Amino acid sequence: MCAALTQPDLTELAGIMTEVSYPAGKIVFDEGEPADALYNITGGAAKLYKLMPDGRRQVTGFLLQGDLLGLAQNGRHSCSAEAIGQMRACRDVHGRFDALVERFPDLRRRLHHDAVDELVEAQNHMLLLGRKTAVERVVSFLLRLSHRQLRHGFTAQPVRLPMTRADIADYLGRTTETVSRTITKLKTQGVIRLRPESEVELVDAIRLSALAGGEA
Amino acid sequence: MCAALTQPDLTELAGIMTEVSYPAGKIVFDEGEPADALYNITGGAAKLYKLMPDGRRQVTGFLLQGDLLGLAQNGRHSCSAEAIGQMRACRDVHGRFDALVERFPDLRRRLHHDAVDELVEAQNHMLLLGRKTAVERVVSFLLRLSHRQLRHGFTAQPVRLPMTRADIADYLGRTTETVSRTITKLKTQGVIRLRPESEVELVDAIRLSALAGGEA
DNA sequence: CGGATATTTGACGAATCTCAATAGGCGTGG
DNA sequence: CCACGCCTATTGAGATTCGTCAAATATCCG
Repeated sequence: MCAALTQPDLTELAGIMTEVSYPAGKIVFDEGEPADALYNITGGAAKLYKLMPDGRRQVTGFLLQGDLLGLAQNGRHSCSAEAIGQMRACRDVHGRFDALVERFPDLRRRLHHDAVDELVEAQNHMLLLGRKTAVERVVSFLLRLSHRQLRHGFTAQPVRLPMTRADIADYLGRTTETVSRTITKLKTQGVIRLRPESEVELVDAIRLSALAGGEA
Repeated sequence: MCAALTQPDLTELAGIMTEVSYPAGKIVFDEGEPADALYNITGGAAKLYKLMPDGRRQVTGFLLQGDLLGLAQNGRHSCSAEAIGQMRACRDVHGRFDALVERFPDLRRRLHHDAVDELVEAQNHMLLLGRKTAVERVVSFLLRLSHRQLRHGFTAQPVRLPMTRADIADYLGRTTETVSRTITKLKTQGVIRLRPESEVELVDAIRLSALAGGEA
């Protein structure tokens, strides 16, 4: 987050942020709660999701190291957030952040830029959820994670999957069974390979690109 | 858009914006094009959508009077935009807008606020696309349009549908046939009524709320 | 009034979901 | 170090929703 700020700003920011840690499965906040803090993930991962009254769930995104958590509208969280694996983050203390944004316009620029990025991602995901087949969904997901690893300075291979099949299924809008069957099919076709510790090897990137329905 | 600005800003803005008009079906811009302008819709409507190479389409949103059109990432449009009905808009002339944003921080605030609103809408729509049944999708859609009419200062009833069934279907992630059948079913159950000029009457708001899967 | 377009309806098939059972991983304690 | 138990993942069989293809209406506009 601090990349958008200059030195004196950073000093002030340091006094406002606190290092926090959440165990796997810990709920960071729930949809509808007042949004009184902003988090900058420094380790582990988290998922954002929405629930229906009967329990159906849609995961709207996964957040990895470096992502901002806590973007809100009208001071209320629009999604719930839960830690995946051990999650660490920088958190600002109650209520201070708004004031800081007022003082440092560059911070607003950063927040705006991030919001637009998230929006573009959301649009791509709407295309996936509304129009793609099960195979296209799973392959698109793997390719996106691979690209994301690259952007964050890691290798494109192997793709790490810190989340469960149920999380993936609720992200892709299919059931865990369908996701599992689809992964098996891709494995059988030889375009991916499963490795220990929930890692996936992308064997045939070209064929995968085609299987994704022509995109990322 | 001008609500966020003070008087001297407005004067400068007036010199930069031009009134433009598009006939129904006219493509305002395509995904991937350089984003060199920002539009403020003053009449008619538009749809945003993404296409897959084989022609499958996902409508990511409908824009009505007062909405901003042209939010972009890295200077490229992330969706295509097409006019629905006769569309009018205020458009800034090439390249000037960025400079204006730099000069007037309040404008960035407005853009950021709008982006966050769109993001929240996108999250709700992901839940719809990923987890709702055909009936829930259609009813949610009608209720959202009704609320939107209220927010924009119109009556909640009857709901106006300026877009085609194909547009609705591509927005809801189902086929036109499924949308049509679903509407017929709702009509038969007596919870909605179709009127001339693509207007829909919401007869039983309480039952509709339940049919939407418990939400807006 | 008439052609074109949009919408509705019907019959059938396919993709996916549901329910149920089996297999695999991983951590803990003996 | 290995066995047990729990949780996750995989696999199977049948049910269901929705999509596809095709045809019949309805609606819009000139």
